[in-house]
Amino acid sequence: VPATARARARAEMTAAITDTARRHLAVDGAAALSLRAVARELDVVSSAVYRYVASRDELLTLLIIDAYDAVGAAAEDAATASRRRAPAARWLAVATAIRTWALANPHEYALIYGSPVPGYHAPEQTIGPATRVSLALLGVVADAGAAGRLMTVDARLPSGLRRDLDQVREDLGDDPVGALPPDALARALTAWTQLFGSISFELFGQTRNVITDHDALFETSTRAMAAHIGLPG
Amino acid sequence: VPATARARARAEMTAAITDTARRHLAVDGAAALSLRAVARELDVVSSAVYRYVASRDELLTLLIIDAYDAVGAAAEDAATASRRRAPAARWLAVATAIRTWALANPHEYALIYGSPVPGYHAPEQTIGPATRVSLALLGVVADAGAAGRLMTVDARLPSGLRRDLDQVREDLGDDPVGALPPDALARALTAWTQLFGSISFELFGQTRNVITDHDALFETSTRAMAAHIGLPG
DNA sequence: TGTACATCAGTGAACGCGCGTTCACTGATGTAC
DNA sequence: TGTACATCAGTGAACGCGCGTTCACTGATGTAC
Repeated sequence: VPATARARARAEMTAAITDTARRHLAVDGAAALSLRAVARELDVVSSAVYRYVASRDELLTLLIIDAYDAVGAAAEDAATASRRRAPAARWLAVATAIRTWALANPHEYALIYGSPVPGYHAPEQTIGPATRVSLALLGVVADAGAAGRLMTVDARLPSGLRRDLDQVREDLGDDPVGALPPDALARALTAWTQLFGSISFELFGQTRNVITDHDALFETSTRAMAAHIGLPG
Repeated sequence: VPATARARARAEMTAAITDTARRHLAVDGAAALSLRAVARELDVVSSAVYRYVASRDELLTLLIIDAYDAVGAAAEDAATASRRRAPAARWLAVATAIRTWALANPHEYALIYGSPVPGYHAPEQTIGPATRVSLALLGVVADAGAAGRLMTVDARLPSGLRRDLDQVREDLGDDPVGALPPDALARALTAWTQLFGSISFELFGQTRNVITDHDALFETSTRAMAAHIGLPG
């Protein structure tokens, strides 16, 4: 709760800037995002924006963090809401939540999962928010594993991949995801890339002229990948 | 073979423009591609480029078609070269050829498989070249099917997806790919999105801080998807 | 083989646009005594 | 409660840049007779 009128005004103006920028992003895409256009819409001289945001890049960073947080929250909510359902149904629920968010916010999706914005280099701050989605997805697998409902095959993994996955498990520490066997983690990674691959292809128009019922293809693919991970139900 | 000196000069200049544009694309990305910069590098006044190219969009279209053709040719070559190998090995060979091309030409990959270029709308001409890669991949599956080496499960498909796939089969006419059973086509579509999803994530940095041995992850995922399609070997 | 005309490549100037960022400034808001 | 000073928001002008595209033009190359 901001104490003074000035602090309140500052919070409001900052929010107005990011909101406007987000709306511009939604209409024109990241490459077209301009501080001058934002200032214009807020009826303020362009240099005034610099009181609130250090540069165009910083504004982009704010939007990226927002987007990661939004899709991360959507995924976490779906994971929580589906808590009592079968593992495969949960995977589908979380995947569907991610896709629904992407379809509703295509430019924000493109901002974080599309080609990198030219000339922009993501700072460290974006890493944390970026992992929320992945952890929500992997959490479903970990829950199944903890409940003894994850079929493992114990496939032989290439040693380089094995090392990477061991490192991931170590980094996760106490997180239940860290308790997953490496082969389950590997299969989840495959499913993870499939998930975002299908969303990107749908959104970026790669399936135009081929698929009309994207819902059906998505559900079929996602169920198949849940089975591949070893999730029953 | 161009007859006159003028025609030869025109062909050379046209090639010089697309080559230069391609190089700029490789360095700075599609959004930064500018006719003026191309003209500057060719030591020619900016309006001169308009003798060869109607607009910036047309130049982009040329580059997009080139990129689709390049990756399509790489995929077809791999399919041909692996002609006598086991179906799963062939799928891996074609997938690897696509990934190798993508790693060598990241901006061209982003141009065709990344987020759409803002303000640019792909014309019809790009559809043909775009399908070459997909047909090369599906051709491997079709060859396996024709040789009786494709395990089919005949899974029940949602009716909407079923209709889309029947349409695809019809559109393909005599092409052997059209002879594939719908459930195999559906599984191949899942593998197709997984393939490009993993390449995009690697290229766009989504696996940074997680995966170091991308070769190993790619091979593991791609083999898993080949098995999912039902390709033996 | 030579001439008249048509075609085309490239020039140079211009139009009109937008951008990010800096800087000295005015005037309002907040703080310390 | 009142005053002096510090902080901060927003202004307006400017810098320096780049872009796509048009247009009237010159001079070289090609073509038809």
